[in-house]
Amino acid sequence: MEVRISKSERTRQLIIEKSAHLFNQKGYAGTSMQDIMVATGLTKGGIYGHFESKEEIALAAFEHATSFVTRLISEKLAAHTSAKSKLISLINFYRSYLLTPPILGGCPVLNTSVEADDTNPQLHASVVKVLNKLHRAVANIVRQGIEQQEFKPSADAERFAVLFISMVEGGIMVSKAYGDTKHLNIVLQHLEDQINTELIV
Amino acid sequence: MEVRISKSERTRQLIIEKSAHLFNQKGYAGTSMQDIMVATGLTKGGIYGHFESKEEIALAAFEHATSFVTRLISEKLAAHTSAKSKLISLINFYRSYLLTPPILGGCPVLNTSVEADDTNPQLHASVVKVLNKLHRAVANIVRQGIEQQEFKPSADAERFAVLFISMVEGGIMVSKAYGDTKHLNIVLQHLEDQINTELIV
DNA sequence: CCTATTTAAAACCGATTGGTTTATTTTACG
DNA sequence: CGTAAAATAAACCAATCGGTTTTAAATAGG
Repeated sequence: MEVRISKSERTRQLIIEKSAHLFNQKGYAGTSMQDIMVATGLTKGGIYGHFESKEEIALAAFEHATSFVTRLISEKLAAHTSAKSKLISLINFYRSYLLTPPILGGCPVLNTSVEADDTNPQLHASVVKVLNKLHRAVANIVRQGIEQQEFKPSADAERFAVLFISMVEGGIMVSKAYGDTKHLNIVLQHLEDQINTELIV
Repeated sequence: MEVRISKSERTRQLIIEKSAHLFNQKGYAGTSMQDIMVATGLTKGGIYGHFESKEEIALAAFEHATSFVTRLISEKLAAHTSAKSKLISLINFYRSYLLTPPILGGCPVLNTSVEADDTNPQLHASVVKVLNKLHRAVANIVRQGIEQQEFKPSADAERFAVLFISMVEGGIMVSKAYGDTKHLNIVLQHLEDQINTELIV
């Protein structure tokens, strides 16, 4: 009773992976079924055998994109024990984010959030879920640092998490607009300074 | 020979203003000519008498949205003389940004940047122009503060401008996603703290 | 190997897309 | 007031949209 990956499941994954790049670059409204057909090499009938609608593809693609990125992050973080080195490792992850983007088109959370929050409740709900997960992850590292007496007891984990996410997303947006990692690097350096001045005992 | 605003010019402005809200909420690809027809009460023929294409409308609408916002900011800044109060005034402007948005749908620079940077070179170019303008404005205030010996001579105007823009845009994105100004306010408070610790002599 | 089932291609659907043309109304001005 | 010009409505265009159905090909299990 081995878990054989069926042809169907592989085709489904192909659709999801190809679509993730398309949606992240061109947006939900800007990506047509024709685009997905070309990218996958399938016809419409083949695609709609695996998904009910374009929206279902977009939801699966967004979930794929974010879970792929969060898995990369988890692996990186697992290699560190101290709270500071975890945060530094997270910052370094974003340093290479735009040069070697895991999903083409920048940050899926940023892109999808901006497009979906006024137009697509389902996608918007998925975005909030991921933001919550990211927020909790950063706040937990800070709390761990406080417990290990690595960080000041007065450190505000929730506040730092909000600053972290906002700065990273803002930095990505500006750097992406300029096509230059300079701006994101300035923001990430500031974040690193903040760890040393505001968190470290 | 008075500068009478012709009927044509008023209709053109109506199209631009209504479209600015639509594009900012639904995006370029997500806004159809039908949407613009309904919002303006005009038929397609009426609209295409004033614009060559949907893209031309989008460009005019983006320019309208950003020049409207920058005009609001300029008026606010003009009321202050010291560099610090100018920066604080700018921060306070963004405090009320999401509660009473000048253009529905959040920040036009953020929204347009995210959608256009991979898909629409013309819109993307407009975004970069506005970002440059904003960057120069902030950096100039900091430089003025240094000259007036209000800020430390060691203050890095360019770096502060990058941090300012990234944080504000990131804060807007996160707060918009959550439908709560809390996150933006945390970021803006941090920015205010930065002025006191990093800039002020 | 053969057959039941899964998978995908191809043709098709009505609706909508951005854009044009033509005819009519409205406006501005001498 | 009358007329030329500007502005708009309405009908129309081919192309494309997301989605369905029908039919053929590939696959897997006995």
